[in-house]
Amino acid sequence: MGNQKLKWTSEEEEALKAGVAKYGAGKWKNILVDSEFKHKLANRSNVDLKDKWRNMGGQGSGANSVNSRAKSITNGALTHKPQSSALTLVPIDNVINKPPQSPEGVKNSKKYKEMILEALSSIKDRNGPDFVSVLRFIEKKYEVPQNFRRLLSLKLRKLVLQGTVEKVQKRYKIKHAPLGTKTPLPKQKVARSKSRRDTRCSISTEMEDAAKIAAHKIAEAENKAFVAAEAVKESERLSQLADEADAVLLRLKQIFEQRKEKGDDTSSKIVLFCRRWSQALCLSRLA
DNA sequence: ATAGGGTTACTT
DNA sequence: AAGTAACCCTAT
Repeated sequence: MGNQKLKWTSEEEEALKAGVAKYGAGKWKNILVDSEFKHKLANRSNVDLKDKWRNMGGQGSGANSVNSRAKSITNGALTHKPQSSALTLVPIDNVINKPPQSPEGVKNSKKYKEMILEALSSIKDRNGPDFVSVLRFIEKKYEVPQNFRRLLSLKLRKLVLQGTVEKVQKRYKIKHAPLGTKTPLPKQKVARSKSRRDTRCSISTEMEDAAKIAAHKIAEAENKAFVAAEAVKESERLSQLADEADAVLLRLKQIFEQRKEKGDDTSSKIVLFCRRWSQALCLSRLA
């Protein structure tokens, strides 16, 4: 009720294009106020215009260049632009090296999911994978559409929500926990219960989630001179920074202390375990 | 006001 | 289930 999506009519689209042609992309308010368009776009806000333009892929301006990057080789690759080819991306290297009608090109094209997994598994950054790295990786290897950044971010988000991949941080914007107020706790997502195999490790299965979610935090900790003897202390500090893994870190802390009481000096082993385990999980998911 | 990340609702 | 288009949220 009340929240129906109202689709853009071709008239509105035309008006938007014309508006951008006259004022330039980004001058949404100007377009909206112009008496030439205000009638046709009466139902739309400046934000709507911006969103619509984004969805249209910034077209309308003369040549609808697909990609800005080096693309001197313009063979018959761009002949097909059905509209639903957005699914797969063709490896750019192959296209360049093996010119024309190479069936290999199509053969080597990959789905978004595969590419993302490929990128994530080949990026070995101590700080954990970040969005830009993934973007760059794929851009370098495949032919990507102009609005690929957004497409990737949407896809990546979906995969994260599905639990297919770990959360990928964005290097330029790591939001820390609010330090006090707020408590954005309700981030629970422990609905992972699909795993049952793997009993080889003597560690309890409940540790699976902990290891997986906290793996990156652990790696971070190690970077900051994380020493086994000070594991608990450090984890306490980190728990303030962690925006999602608070509960998990708490659990790890418990495990640490538990082990310590037993005179078991396995703190560092647990750290290692966490890292290996997360790697193993990643690999197993590729199947 | 704009840009861009994120979410929802609809389509295929 | 994956993809797309419309809509929301918010830092700058």
